[in-house]
Amino acid sequence: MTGRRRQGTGRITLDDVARVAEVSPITVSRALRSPEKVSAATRERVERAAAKVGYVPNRLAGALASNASRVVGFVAATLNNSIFGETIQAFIDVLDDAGFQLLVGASGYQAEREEALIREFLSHRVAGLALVGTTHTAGARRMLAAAGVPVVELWELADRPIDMVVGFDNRGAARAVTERLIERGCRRLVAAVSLIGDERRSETRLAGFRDAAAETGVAIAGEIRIEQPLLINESGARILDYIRSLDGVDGVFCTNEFMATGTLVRCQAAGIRVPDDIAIVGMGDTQIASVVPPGLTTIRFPDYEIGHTAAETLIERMAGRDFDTPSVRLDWNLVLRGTA
Amino acid sequence: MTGRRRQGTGRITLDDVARVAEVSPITVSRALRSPEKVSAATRERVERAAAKVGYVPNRLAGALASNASRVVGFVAATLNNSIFGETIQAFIDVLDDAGFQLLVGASGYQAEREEALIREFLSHRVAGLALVGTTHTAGARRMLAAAGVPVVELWELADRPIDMVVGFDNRGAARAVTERLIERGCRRLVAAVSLIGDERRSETRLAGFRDAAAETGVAIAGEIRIEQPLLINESGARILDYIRSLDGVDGVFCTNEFMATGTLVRCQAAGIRVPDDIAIVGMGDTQIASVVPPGLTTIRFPDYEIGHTAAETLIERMAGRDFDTPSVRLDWNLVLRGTA
DNA sequence: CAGGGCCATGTTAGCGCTATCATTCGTGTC
DNA sequence: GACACGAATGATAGCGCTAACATGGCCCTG
Repeated sequence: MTGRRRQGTGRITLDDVARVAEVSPITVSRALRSPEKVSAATRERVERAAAKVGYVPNRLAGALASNASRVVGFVAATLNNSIFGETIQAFIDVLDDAGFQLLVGASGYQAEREEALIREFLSHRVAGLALVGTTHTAGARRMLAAAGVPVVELWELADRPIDMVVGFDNRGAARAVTERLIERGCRRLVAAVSLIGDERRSETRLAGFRDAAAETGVAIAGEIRIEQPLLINESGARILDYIRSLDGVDGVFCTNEFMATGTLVRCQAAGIRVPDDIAIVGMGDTQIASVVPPGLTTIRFPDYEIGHTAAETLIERMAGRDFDTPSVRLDWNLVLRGTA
Repeated sequence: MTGRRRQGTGRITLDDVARVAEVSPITVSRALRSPEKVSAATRERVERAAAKVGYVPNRLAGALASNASRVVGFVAATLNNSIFGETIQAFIDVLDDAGFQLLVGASGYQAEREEALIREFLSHRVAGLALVGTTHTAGARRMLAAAGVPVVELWELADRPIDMVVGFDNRGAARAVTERLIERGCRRLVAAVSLIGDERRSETRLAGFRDAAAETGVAIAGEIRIEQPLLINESGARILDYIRSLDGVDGVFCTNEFMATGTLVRCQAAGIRVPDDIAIVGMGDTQIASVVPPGLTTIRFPDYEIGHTAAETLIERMAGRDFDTPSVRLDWNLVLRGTA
């Protein structure tokens, strides 16, 4: 007990501010966190002192002591996708206003990586978590249950949500856009289904496509799965090849807008008239769908709204409120353009 | 000192693991963080105990005690932009592999908000920071200098970087793509410059456009500034209106690919032949630029590479290494397609 | 003017982890 | 067999903050 004891980090702490303001450290803490608890004079003294010494609070210490962090985790599938970009932007907009910071991870559509990220986020003692999708490992569910952290799942609906869900009816939307093909006279349909990692949304959408066909008795000429990621042109080329290998296809449903746009572009390049020879519909409505003539008929997702609502819901839950309906179902829109 | 003292969070701690493994807490800490410091038998006992009780380390406490976090901050301008999406994805890929977590914020192109985010990130004691752009407030620079945290700036070059920069020559790239217009015979040029918040990259690009015109003696018919964000079609409509208000414009340079694509689409809709009547070039090469016929002649940014290199550079610096050249200049590419 | 209540501030003891010594024990050396 | 030495483990004291209780002064009531 003689040697040099541990030394501080050299940064300015609450105690330094307290010394300058000539009050106790806890008063500084109160003046900064809940100003209404100290007198106006004290508050001003503290604020001046903090500014003078350039105090930057240590939120790690604060969170440790109070067992309450102002950080939320967001597990995305990927960040280089414009649709998720809208969602995460909306999410961050709302959280930022409420004074939360965002820890972000990308699972690459792999449930195992999602689990690792969740573990990591929990060890950072996040106050809440947002997960894209409803496909999770058993281990992830167990950890989340044990931690008791508010969780919101995004982009889908769930029969048995972990905690809360904010999404839309992917199956119903797929069905609606397929019905559009059928209404305009298509009788031999093809579905192009994107395939990537453990993602299951495209299967849900495929089910909606099949619903529409079954309900109307229209023939499904074939279904093709396209491993992602792929460039728009490449997806389109594969799909067009597939269509040509079949007989008399007159309508194509794609589970995302990139495959749909690719198909459109390749058809045009090959002299196939869209929608007269082949009609095309997709799902998803970023600007690319509207820009390529004659414009893609597709589903507009409530992408921004998902992020916005999810953040609001999570904030409510983190504030301790409970919900009767932990599931929010948002609306999609059918956007009619030239391809169907 | 009689009443109920403060109680723990109820979660499982190092001490719980230590009790089960029948070793001291510090041994558990060592077994988990630096396994080579304990005997194989102990390590296994500890690992088994940790798994058995479902231990999730508290990184806040760890970071506080060691004054070293494994979290990095990333201040983007916006997250709903496909180009930044690539950069951030690359950044996170590399950092994740190195065991870092990412705290993300969006400045909305406002330097003041960037400063607030930096302050927030510093209070979370990030081990490093990435900032998009080189436009920062004086206050932000002061804080960063005081904190002594490794910082990497992205997407531009800087004469006097805060710490490190990874970017490319925006001015040179703009000049090159403008020269393409001139080479193919354009003699009356228009520049469309995007305008958003405190962002300065488009001004740098405009300077490159002027360089090319001055160097070759070609006339600049006019320059128009377009407040962002705007839909592709709307930008295009404004630019086309502007062009028509001038005489004999035969070449258009846009500081981003969205304005360029919009101009292309509107020209086609108006029966103006591209590139025969008017040639168009943009900057930025996401898929949208390649999909709309006849394809946009543009600059491909090293977007993924910026994120990748920035992360690697930051990791090196956080590990304590110094650099002779804290500035990394990456290459852009001129992509020739149909519009010029 | 005694007593109660409230507001502002202070004291003390952690939150869960790790830095920094301190100790123990086995091994090799002469 | 005494000693040096390194490997493995432990004891102690914080990191910077806040929860929980304690205190002191002021105002109001009757």
